[in-house]
Amino acid sequence: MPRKNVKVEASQKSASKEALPKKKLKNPIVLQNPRGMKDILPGDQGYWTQVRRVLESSYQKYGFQRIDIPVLEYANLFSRSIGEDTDIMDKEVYSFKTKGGDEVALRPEFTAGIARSYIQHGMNVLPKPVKLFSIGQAYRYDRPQEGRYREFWQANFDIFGEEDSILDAEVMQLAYRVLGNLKLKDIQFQVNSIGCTDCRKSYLSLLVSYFKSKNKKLCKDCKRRLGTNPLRILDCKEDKCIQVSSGAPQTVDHLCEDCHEHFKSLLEYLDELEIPYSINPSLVRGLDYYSRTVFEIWSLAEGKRLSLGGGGRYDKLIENLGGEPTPSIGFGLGLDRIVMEMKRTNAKQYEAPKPRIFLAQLGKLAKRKSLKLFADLEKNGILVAESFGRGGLKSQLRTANKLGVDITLIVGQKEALDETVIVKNMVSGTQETVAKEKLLPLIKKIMKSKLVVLKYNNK
RNA sequence: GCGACUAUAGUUCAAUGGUAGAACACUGGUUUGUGGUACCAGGUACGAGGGUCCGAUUCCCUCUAGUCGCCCCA
Repeated sequence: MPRKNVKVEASQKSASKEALPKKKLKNPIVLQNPRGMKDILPGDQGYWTQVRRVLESSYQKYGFQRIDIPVLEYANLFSRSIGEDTDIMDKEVYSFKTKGGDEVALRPEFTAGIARSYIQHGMNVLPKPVKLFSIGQAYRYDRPQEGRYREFWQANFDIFGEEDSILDAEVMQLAYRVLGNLKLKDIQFQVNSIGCTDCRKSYLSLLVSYFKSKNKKLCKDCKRRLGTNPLRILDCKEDKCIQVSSGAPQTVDHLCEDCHEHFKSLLEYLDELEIPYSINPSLVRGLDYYSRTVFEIWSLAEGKRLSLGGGGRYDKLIENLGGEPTPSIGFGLGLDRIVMEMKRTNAKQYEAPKPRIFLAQLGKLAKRKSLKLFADLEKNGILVAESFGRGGLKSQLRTANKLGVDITLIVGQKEALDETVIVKNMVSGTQETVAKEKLLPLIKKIMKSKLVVLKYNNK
């Protein structure tokens, strides 16, 4: 969608109407969002509320507790956990120095911060597993596109303290349920196991010697990766690298006995749960802290492939950050993309309750009394729409009509003096004058009846 | 970080080297205190800066933002 720059000159309003030479401001306010940042406008909130509601009920049903952590962390928390030689750390992290000289960064994902909090607050003493849910913004300095923003929303689930692969399956089932409850279809999991640190050692040496033998066919990034992070070559999207990778030894074939068993049982759980998945040997993910299970959640609707989320097991992360050994697993969901998919498929939105009554007022005295009447109705749980700022009855009724209310209450000068209210049926157009004390029972009675269906102005 | 395209009212779109129109939306009116339709009226825009030109929204450059592809991922 096209955007525009709008500059507001502070002096503009006071400037006379005579043609003045345009003043150039030194520091004009640019009414435009910074790159990759977007507003979630009221018109879209129905989708977002729906997502939040589904998440809210899901995390509770699966025994998670909510945690909120800061958007800002010390930068080395991320470099230590995510890995120095990853794209995220390389070019996507928003980091800067504070006035006090601290190196800080906006979180590019949640798990690092949550792991920090877990250790810092001694959650290791809690009964295991510790299940934590979080939702909020994360930041990556990247080229924006639809569904990819520099500020984006994630929901994050982490489970600490259990090694069993049933937790891996549980977490995937949870993700699948959430997306299912949001009515998203064509969801498929991509699954892989990259092994533990032990079996990865021998695998890596195999992999390196393989890639060294094909060194000349790799792209320049991958030649570098060969020395720094050979696993990531498998993830490269360059045609020639894909070709080389296709003949490379696969992690799945070189897992140690424990890891093999772990992966095998995970797949059995997934089969049992009838969760659609596909084993993807080239899936290694962009964060170094993963071990064993890694997965991504793809939407395959309309032949397109869109990643809605991903996660995996990070058995060594807590230990690496200074905690006690704590096998863990987690995943994140990209909410912007989920909303995008919901819009595309016309998925259900949350609908706020709509008022069925409009309160119109005419004249000073009535206006004064109307606000009180509004409060009396609101106290009784009756939702009332109004446009108190307007004087004309015509425009108020027009508004009432647009809102599609069933009843309009009219209080004019006469009614205000008589302590009465006109109750106008917006469907039939008929109206009657009611004494104030009889108003509430009458409205309650009307609210209970579901007869009002046929709208007068139903197009 | 690399490449391509785009940028006009709140929205969706026009036109034009001599400063811009429509539709929808919005506000008000078509007699005094009554909404669906109709009619009338009104306001708001050339993303920013620089250059070429007598003159640029229109041509050129830079910047900014958006969209798409790559990279990466959410």
